[in-house]
Amino acid sequence: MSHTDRVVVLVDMDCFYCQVEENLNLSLKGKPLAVVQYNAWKGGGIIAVNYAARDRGVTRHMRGDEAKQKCPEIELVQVPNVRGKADLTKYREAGKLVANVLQSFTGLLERASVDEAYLDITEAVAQRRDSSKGEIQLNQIKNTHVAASTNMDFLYNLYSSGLCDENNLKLAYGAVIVEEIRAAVFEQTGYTCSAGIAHNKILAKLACGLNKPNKQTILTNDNVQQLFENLPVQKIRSLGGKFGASLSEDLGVATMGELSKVSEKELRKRYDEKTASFLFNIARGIDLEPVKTRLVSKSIGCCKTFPGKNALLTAESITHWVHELAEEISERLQKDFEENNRKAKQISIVFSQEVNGKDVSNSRVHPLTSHDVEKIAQDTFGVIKKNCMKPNGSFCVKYLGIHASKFEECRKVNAITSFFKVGVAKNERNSVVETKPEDNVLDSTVELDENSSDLIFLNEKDVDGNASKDSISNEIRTEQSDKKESFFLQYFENLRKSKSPVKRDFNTSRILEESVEEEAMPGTSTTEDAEVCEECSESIPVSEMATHKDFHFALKLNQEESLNRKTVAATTTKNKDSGIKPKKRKSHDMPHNSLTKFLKNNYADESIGNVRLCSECNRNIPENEFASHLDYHMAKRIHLEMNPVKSAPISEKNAINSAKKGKKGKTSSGSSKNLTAFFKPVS
DNA sequence: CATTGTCGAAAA
DNA sequence: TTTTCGACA
Repeated sequence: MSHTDRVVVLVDMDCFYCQVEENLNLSLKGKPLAVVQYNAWKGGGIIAVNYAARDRGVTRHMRGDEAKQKCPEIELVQVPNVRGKADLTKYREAGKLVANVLQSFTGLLERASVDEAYLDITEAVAQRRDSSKGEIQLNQIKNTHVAASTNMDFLYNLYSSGLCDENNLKLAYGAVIVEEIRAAVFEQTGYTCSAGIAHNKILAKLACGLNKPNKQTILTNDNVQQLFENLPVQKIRSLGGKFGASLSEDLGVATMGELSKVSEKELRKRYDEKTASFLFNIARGIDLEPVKTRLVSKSIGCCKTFPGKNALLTAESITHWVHELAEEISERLQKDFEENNRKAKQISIVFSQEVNGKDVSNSRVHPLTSHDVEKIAQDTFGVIKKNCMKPNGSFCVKYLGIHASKFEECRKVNAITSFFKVGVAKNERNSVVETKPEDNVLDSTVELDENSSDLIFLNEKDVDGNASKDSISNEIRTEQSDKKESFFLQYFENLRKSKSPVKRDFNTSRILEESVEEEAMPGTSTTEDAEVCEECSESIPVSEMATHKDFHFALKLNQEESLNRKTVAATTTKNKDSGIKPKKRKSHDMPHNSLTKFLKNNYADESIGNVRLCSECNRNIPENEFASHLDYHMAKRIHLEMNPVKSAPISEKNAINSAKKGKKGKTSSGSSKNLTAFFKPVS
């Protein structure tokens, strides 16, 4: 086990926010561009600058006005303002998109920020080495640089000099793979990125910054010393701030080369064990920190500053802004729950206030038991009031923040029930928590057919553009499928019309089921009138009866379909035509007789007017169709849950990896567990 | 008045 | 648990 065993990659999107804006408004491409938040004061604060603008001397930390001075033709795009504050949703969504592409190459991926991720591709490199025949050619690393060397020398030393270094060979294969990764990112998202390839995270990060944009850089171990000779210590991650500065000062070292000459003893004298060994190692290019598997953030927060005369002085202004923040965090937590099947158990309320001329900042934690905006807002205000209100009832708050953390995975509920009751399916790709045994237990309302590979929503070319190799062909699509699709369409139509949000139990997330049961109990019914359902004899509120009937309808469809599928499976290989009805469709009163057609009709043409980028499939969707489009993705997830497939929809590479690792994870009856197993750390 | 808004990690 | 630091758009 050596510190050079791993192949670690850092992928960093080029001026990410600018790219996001350019891709949303193609007329911006090629022009100098900066993204600013707010613009009332001196043209707003610049938070991203594209390379055309950098060439003209525009930098971050400038105000919009200064940028205009430097470069009059610069385009300044504003971060959207929602609820009175900058809203970064767009960029988070774009970041997710990228992360999902990266994840298709390895589950051993650690998202470091909205636009950066570390990948450990040691496994993939080993496989590529095994399967590759000849030598790596120059044209396989066209967009690659080698730090402190050249591609020619690098390959020459690998193959022609008799000096072939095992470690460098691994990095070379790493670079070949990263070329592919970056190409995939561009192909699937339209964004360019840069990358660093090295044996550890710190060096990968460093390497990445050496050649930008849209380039990648190998930093071999034997080029570290040369690179470090004149490298300011501040360039090393975690040494860019106060500590790095004090270190430079205290040890009298400006470069990493100088740091490497400081004795271990000297370091231990000045710093604690951990810090000393970190410094000693990194000065030699050694960093043992592993790449962790984390695709989703550990906390979700929002905040706003109120500088100078904007300070909040009254209870009214405080409650106003607390409300705005509570709304945002509630919305984001709810979305996160739907995507990741988890709920935060704690919020921390951060605030700073002016106390006799000085800004003092504090934070307090508070249990989080609901996504309800009012509840969050009231709790938060309570904390602020308690800590910030002066005797005369006034305030002087200059900063407010709410951050949710301590996420816990929610119990999984029966798939079809959860669809109708919660309307949510867990997105397993974003799971980070090891699945508990109970999570895999599905209530047996519907018998799940393990052999099911019928992906109703995944035809030969599904909306994601992925070939769904396991899907049955169109010929054997059943009428049932068509009915079901129509049903889903209708269901979502109804769902949108009846805006009434479903009640959910916050802790179990299966509320609907329980709340319906509760409402069915005599004496506990709400003020609303109820009717007895003919199918199940339960008492159902009138307003929910239509949905409830849909539930029974879908239940039947699913059962019938399950049976049909078995017939199909038994007969298709011999005679495709036997066993099921031809796919002749009756369109009767339904507006569209298949979801595919529906989507084609609605989304195939070029979009006009306002569009939104769908983070799931990276398509520009007309704004007014967006809700419907999201419903489609939800339906697909739900369908996949109801009809688990054996092969997970991820790259073959991962499937092979997983198979190689063997053992547990293969016994699951559903796709969920398999997917979870794929993305566990190698340990 | 003034970068701002988010994240993660670790010290205190 | 609270505060501080470092990072990045």
